[in-house]
Amino acid sequence: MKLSKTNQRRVILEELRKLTSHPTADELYDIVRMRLPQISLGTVYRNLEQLSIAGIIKKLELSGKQKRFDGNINLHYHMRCKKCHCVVDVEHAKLMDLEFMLNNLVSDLDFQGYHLELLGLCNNCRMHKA
Amino acid sequence: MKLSKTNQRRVILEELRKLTSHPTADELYDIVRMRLPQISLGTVYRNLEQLSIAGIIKKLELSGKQKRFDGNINLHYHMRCKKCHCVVDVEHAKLMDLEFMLNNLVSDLDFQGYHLELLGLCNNCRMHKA
DNA sequence: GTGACTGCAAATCATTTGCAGTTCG
DNA sequence: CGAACTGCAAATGATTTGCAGTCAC
Repeated sequence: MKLSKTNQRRVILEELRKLTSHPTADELYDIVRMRLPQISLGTVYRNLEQLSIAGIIKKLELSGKQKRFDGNINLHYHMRCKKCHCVVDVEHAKLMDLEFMLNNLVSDLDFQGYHLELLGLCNNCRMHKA
Repeated sequence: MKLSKTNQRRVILEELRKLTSHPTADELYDIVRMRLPQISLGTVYRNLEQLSIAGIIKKLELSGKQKRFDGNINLHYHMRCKKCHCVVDVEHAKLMDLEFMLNNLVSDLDFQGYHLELLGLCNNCRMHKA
C-alpha cells in the first residue's frame, strides 16, 4: 500500500516530531486538534499505524495499557518514571556497554531482538520527592 | 487487606503453578473452569491481581495487549516468539553476565529496575520454520 | 458479625472497523 | 478514474466495577 500525502498525516507527523514526550494516540490527538479541529481520533490511530509500519515513526513496546509513539527512530532507550509514569529518553552514551552486550547476546544465543524499559524517577519527580 | 483462603483462589494458584506457559487471565479461566465450572472471569482477574500484589505470583510486563501471569516468582527472563507469540522462559545461566551488568547499571545510574523481553523463535516454531 | 470474596452483568477504556463521502496521484 | 484516506459512529476486546448474596475467620 502506498502512502498519500494528506494534510492530516503531515500535521500528525510534524507534531509528533516536536515532542520528546512519547505521546499516546489520544494525547497526540488533543495536540493535533489545535491545528485541525475536525480531525478524528480514528484518523490519528490509522496514521500512527501507517507511519510506524513505514518505519517513519516508532511504536514503542512499553509497560502500561496505552501504546506510545516516538518521532525519533534512532536507537535509544527509555525510562518509565515510577511516580508520574511519564516516559523519558535515556542518554545513550551511558548505555553503550549495555547495548554492546545485548547485541552480542542476541547474536550469540540466536535471539532476534529485545525490548528494554528502564524504571526510575524522572527529573521532575526526583526534585519533588518527599 | 487480608487474603482469605477461598477454594477459587487455591485452584487458580494451583493451576497457574502447573503451567510454564505464562497464561493470560482468560486462558487460565478456561483451565480453572475444568475444576470449578461455575467460576467467573471476574474472579480470575481479581485473584490474579490480589496474588500479584501479595507477591505470590508475578504479573508480567510484556508486549501485547493481554497481561500474562507467572507462577514462578524467581528471577528469570522471558522470550516472546516472533512467530506464534508464545512466551517462554529463557535459561537463566545464559544471562548471568547480562543480569550482572543490568544490576550494575541500575545502581550506578540510579535507576530502580527494568523490564527486559527477548525476542526470537520458540523451539516449536524453530523446527517448523520454512 | 464483618470484612473479604463470589457470580453476574453492565461499564469502562483503548483501539479498530464499517461505511459513505472526499482527496490524492 | 481508482486507490488511499477521512470523519463519524458503532463494534471489539481486555479488563474493571457495582451489586446483592455468600463465605472465611
